[in-house]
Amino acid sequence: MIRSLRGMNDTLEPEESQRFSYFIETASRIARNYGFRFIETPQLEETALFKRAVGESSDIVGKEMYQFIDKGENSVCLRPEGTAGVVRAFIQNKYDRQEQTQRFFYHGTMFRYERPQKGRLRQFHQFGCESFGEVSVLEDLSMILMVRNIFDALGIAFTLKLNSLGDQNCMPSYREKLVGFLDAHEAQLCEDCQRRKTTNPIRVLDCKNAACQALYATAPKLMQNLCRSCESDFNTLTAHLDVQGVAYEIDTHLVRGLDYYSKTAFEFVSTEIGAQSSIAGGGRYDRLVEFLDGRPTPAVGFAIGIERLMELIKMPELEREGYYFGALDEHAISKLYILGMNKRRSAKVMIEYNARNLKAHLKAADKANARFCAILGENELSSGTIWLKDLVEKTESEIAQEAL
RNA sequence: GUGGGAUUAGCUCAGUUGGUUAGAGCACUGGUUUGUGGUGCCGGGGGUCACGGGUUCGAGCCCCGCAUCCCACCCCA
Repeated sequence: MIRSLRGMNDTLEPEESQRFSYFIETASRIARNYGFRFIETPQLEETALFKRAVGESSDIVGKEMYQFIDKGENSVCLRPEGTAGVVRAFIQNKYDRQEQTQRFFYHGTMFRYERPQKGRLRQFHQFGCESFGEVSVLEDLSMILMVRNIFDALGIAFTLKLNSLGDQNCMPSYREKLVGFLDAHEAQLCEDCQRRKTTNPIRVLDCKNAACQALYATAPKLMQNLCRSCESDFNTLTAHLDVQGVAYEIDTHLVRGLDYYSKTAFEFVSTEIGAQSSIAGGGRYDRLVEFLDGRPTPAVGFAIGIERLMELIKMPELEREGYYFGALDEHAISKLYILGMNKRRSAKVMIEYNARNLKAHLKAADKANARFCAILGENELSSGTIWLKDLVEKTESEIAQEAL
């Protein structure tokens, strides 16, 4: 038997597939309310795009990319995240030449070559939003509030972690301070952090090593080294979150895994789903558009990991819907089929192709979660009627076939 | 890439110190004497016990290998 590849799953169980669609519908609806429109970009892109956008120092680019050479000898890559492709499309279509703010949402499959575990797959789905051209921190706020809206709509509990990563003014000087600190304590650093010190020193802050964490408690904090504009934006953001009644936790060690973030960084965490607890992450990336050869354009975005939410989504009770059509006799099937097809113009209709007794049909209608069970038998055929039972009201009637 | 656990029916799982024809519940399906479901009763189909070797008179059970899944590390959504 041929099986799906490791870490690549099918979504076909009724409940799972319903949850998935329900999530997409809910999140899309809310994103539209915030002025975002749907964008679809290719799943396969030039490898260079991700190397430049995500950053060579990240694990994603370093060891998790589905990268290969295609038949035209191009180095291509299945997208490991959504932002890079959207930014590329934004620039390629010259939207960076327009002054107007542009807002996009997307959803689709992402690929990372990792060892699968709970909440982590090789092929997985993200829902994300990207906003271009807006410098105001209120846009960062709107992003966070949108995620809150989505999770509230789905009945998902979360905690919000916030940090500011600074900008080109304050980040470089902070980085120097931090490197100075790391140099002074070099001997105490774990192996990974010694490497990070030269490749991407900020990443030491989210090191999982307990000894390192103890050490970094005394390290200089970015939060205390922000420039005036970063600090004021951050204060505006938190003040508004207070007004909106959104609880947050400032986490000075929250450093997003992707290199392109600046200023606001946030992460939504669930406490109910095991080790892979990050259910949404995002922040500002004001430099990325120009890194990818576009005109300098401020931007902010987030992504939600759909698989990690699946078990958390509280589905509304599904109601009985549509019709089940069944025949009691073999020679009634043809007529039944015609009536059912007519009804399909206006309603959901299931047509059973085999003649069965009434009880079997009612069972099947019930199981199919139909609202009405329409039966054609000997009596109805001769009188030009059809027997109809409402499975909710438990009422039944015989109506003219044309009245269906 | 590194560890740990698991793998028996479509699903969830039993299966004794190695011993006849491998079981249950759910699901599916048929019937239950007049054409009435979601909830009664009776029946039925469905398994190369993941796969490949080995030990043994005999392996679902013991040993080795391998694959996949799960959990965790790393990292991230």
